[in-house]
Amino acid sequence: MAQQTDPARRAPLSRDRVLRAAVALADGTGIEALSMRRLAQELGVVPMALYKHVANKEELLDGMVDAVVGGIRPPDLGPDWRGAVRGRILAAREALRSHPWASQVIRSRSGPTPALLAHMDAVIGAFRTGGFSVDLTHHAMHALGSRILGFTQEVFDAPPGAAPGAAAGPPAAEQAAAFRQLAERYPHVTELAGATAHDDDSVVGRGCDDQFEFEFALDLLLDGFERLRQQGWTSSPSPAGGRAG
Amino acid sequence: MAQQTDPARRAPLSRDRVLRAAVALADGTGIEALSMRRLAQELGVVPMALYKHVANKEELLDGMVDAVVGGIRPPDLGPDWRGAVRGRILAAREALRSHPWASQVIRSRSGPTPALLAHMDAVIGAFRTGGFSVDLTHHAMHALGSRILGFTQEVFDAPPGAAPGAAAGPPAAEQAAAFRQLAERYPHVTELAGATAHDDDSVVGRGCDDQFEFEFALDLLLDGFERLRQQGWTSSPSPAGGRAG
DNA sequence: ACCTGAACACCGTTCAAGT
DNA sequence: ACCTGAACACCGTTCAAGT
Repeated sequence: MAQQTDPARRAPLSRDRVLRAAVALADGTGIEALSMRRLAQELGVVPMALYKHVANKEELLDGMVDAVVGGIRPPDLGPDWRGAVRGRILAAREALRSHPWASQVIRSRSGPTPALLAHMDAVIGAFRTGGFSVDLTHHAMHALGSRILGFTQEVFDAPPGAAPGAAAGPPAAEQAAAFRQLAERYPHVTELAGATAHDDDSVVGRGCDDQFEFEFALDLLLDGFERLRQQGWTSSPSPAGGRAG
Repeated sequence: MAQQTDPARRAPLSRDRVLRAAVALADGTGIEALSMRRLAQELGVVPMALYKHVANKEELLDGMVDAVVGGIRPPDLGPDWRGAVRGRILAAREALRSHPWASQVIRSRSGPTPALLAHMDAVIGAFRTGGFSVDLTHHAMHALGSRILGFTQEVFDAPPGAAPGAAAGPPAAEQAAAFRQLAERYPHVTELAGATAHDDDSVVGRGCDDQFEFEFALDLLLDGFERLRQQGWTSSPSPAGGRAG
């Protein structure tokens, strides 16, 4: 009947088809379940067949990153640097939104892919066109860090659940006791968590609006950059003087 | 002669000894070379012996994080919130300085260790004592993200070397051609890299002062927080109104 | 010349057999 | 009761044998 459900199954393997399948597999089952063997199986192919299209797993990951980052679609951008930088960064965030593995994989790469260089070039260009010196642009780019791609590094990747020692699903009574001890030992953490998580059943959080937090910090940085630009800020104490150290 | 070089070799295994050896191994050979089997070998012990002291590799990593984060030694801190927050964060940076694997491992944990909770509690406490509302403190903590522990997420972990496609050590002529193409396609990236890396032989960088960049961004954020505190900023439009969404 | 199965050198962890 | 070797179910990649 639905024999044609996967029309690509019998199509000859190509680098593009390998990359697409890898992205889909990582999206569906998580990056830690992406193995060369598993990917080959998914494609109905012997593991070694993949090595005709990617040199090794590293190159596969590079290709996946390039595919996702290449999907950044910046909106029509006005002339002001702030809107241009902001728009590109939020577009990057949007492109990476449905690929939760992407940030982790990008980080683990040793160098930029072409699509990544293109994105960074565009953001740097927006700063420069907006009147930023090379010096200030450089430090601004560092200050943004991974935020340039629309993601930030929280302390943990996963939402904090129970304490690390505790196994999953402790009895309710024990949980209450653990909470009381937590509140006693870490009163400020508890206060913060209590104020933000009351919509949620989790002990230590969620109920945070990631998008709000992202834009909050981004705008704080952009405001800071603008202020320094207006001041003609330079990292060297005087225009002619060299940097100490 | 120097039979006593490693006096602990014959000492009975303990959780502490396991953790200490794991930290040393990760420091010396990199986190990717840390395996249960390798660690056991290092301790002169059969792999399964480790499982008497840690439940599994996850718990081993939790223990390593706690050991390193527990080593944060904040300086004597003045009463002002800015100095207190800044001092604690830079102390965290110092503690993690000689453990390059730590940031990556912390990130991969699913929840906080006790030492980590203690550190965060202290930083939150500094904000609150300094007159920050729970609301503003919450957003400030998110804005700091992993910076609270003294590290930031650059786009890549490793220093950018050659382009990802290129193998290690291409001939000089080919390298020059690749550079010309890079400069043509990514002019702004090239300009930035050229301005900062002239002390270095690398094409795309280094010559950046990590500590300077860290403090630059940190101070930009702390300045922003202070400004919002003075304004009595709230994420809700009015004190009585609820948040939209 | 191309393709591919078996093999290699690893993993983390289970489990049953030995003391 | 404790300890531990062999085994299991995986990896990424090499390599030689088959077509």
